[in-house]
Amino acid sequence: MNTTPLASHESATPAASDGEGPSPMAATPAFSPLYQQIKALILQSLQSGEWKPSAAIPSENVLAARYKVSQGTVRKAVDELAAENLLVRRQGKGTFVATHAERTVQYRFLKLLPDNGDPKSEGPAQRRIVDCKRIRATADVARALSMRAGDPVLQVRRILLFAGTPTILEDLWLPGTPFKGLTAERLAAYGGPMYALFETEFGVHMARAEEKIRAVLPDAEQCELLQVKPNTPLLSVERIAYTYNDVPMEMRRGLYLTDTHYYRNALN
Amino acid sequence: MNTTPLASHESATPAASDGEGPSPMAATPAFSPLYQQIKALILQSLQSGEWKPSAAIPSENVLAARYKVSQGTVRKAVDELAAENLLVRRQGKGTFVATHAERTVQYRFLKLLPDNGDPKSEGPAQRRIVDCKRIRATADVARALSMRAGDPVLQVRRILLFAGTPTILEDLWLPGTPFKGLTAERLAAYGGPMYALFETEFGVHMARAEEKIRAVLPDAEQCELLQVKPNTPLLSVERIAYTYNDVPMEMRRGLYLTDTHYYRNALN
DNA sequence: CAGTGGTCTAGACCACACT
DNA sequence: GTGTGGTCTAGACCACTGC
Repeated sequence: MNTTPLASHESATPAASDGEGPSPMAATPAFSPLYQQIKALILQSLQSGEWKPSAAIPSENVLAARYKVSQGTVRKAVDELAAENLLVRRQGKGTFVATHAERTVQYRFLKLLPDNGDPKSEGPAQRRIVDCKRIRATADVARALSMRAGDPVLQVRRILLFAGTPTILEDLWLPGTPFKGLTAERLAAYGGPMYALFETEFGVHMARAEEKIRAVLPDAEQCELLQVKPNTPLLSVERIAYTYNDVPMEMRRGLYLTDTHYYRNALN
Repeated sequence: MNTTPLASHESATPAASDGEGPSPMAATPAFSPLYQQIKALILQSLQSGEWKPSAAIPSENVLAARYKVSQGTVRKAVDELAAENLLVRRQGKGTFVATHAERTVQYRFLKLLPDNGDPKSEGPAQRRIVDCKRIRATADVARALSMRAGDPVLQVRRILLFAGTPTILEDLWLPGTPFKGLTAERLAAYGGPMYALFETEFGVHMARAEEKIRAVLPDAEQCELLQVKPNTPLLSVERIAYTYNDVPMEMRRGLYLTDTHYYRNALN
């Protein structure tokens, strides 16, 4: 009742295990609790698109029957996925696949807030697509996206304005293949977070991301785009975003003007 | 079996309600699960110093008996506290009160990493206390610490050096009363994180914090202390740290040199 | 009302650490 | 071996949603 993905606990050897036995070579016994295996199976269904963002997944009892485990075990698996913001539980209604398209959690990954702390106070951001073209990956972009230098990528440049003032200048790079067909027009036409468009149009959900933050000075071009004087210190926010299966699917570099905004972070 | 803090659940008409019934006036019934109440009780014991940082708390079974609930309910309460990094579970050994003095998690709240990503590669930070004096709280410090302007506070200024180069210039303010007796000498003499000293010497544990990050340029004095040229962009990191009961106990402002380091943040 | 997630219990057994 | 946390089960009941 170990290692084997879904070894049963009551019935006799159910998950038949086609040649997937606990190899005696394994240095680590690699004990994996049942609920972790269930979690992996759920993750797989998310990744495969069986359950799409904003849709409901089967109820806990149904999943318990499907995986041949108790409801409590499914619950623990779902609990963890909900804690990671991949699923959203709603009492009385069901469990839903998290999406970037929700009105309530718009810009889930954007931590820049106005000085008063209330993003609603300045209304929705204005967005301007400056550029969108297919190029070949430079070395650093290729490394970030686990591609080879020279592979086709999409490069997008855009500006976000809050309360009418340009505040964020962003360059982002997407792997060419999964995002085939993405154009400046489609980006400009879409109302709502870019990540929401990725979900509906390309079946790519950004599950988590990592950011590296530095303080920098803008070059002449950046000054003009952001309409700031030279020597205006800016936040450089470099992000790599990952899908369910932890494949990097976007590299992004933002320049944030922090005169009237700040980057918020909670430490636990 | 509601509202009442520890109403029994097995005896007849559990929430006996000694005049504490679900008042019909109440706009919200304010249903609070048992495990949340247990969590609050544990939190109270942490806050009161009954269980000190790095010490073990009673076993789950003992707590279950003490609070007259099942072990599973205690478990859920402890699970949440462990998720918040207030407790640390160690299988086979027990559950321990989290501390800032651990070798493994030193500088839990410091998110600045060297470019190579490995903090161990540059060895332990060098620390220099520049200044430590008692002053009267300015308006902004008072607001951050929920005090009145003019109340006594301790102001500390220090520099952190990584691999010999000054990288962080920090000013921090502490409420005068809880930190009575703190001097530059004691700070300088102590090896280990400042927050660890706060725990052992003043019984103050920083449970969580919030940071506001901006890009700024240093003034002349800051340039000299950090040994950088004017117009070097720096990260301004403003932190407010809170104790168990969410009382703000420190305000801190750091200037980070991000030439060879970056501020790391994970988004979920 | 039925169906969903949320809470609580009680008991069994496993994995790990110390002695 | 004993005691600790960790997993899993089965069943009961509560709270919320929507038909």
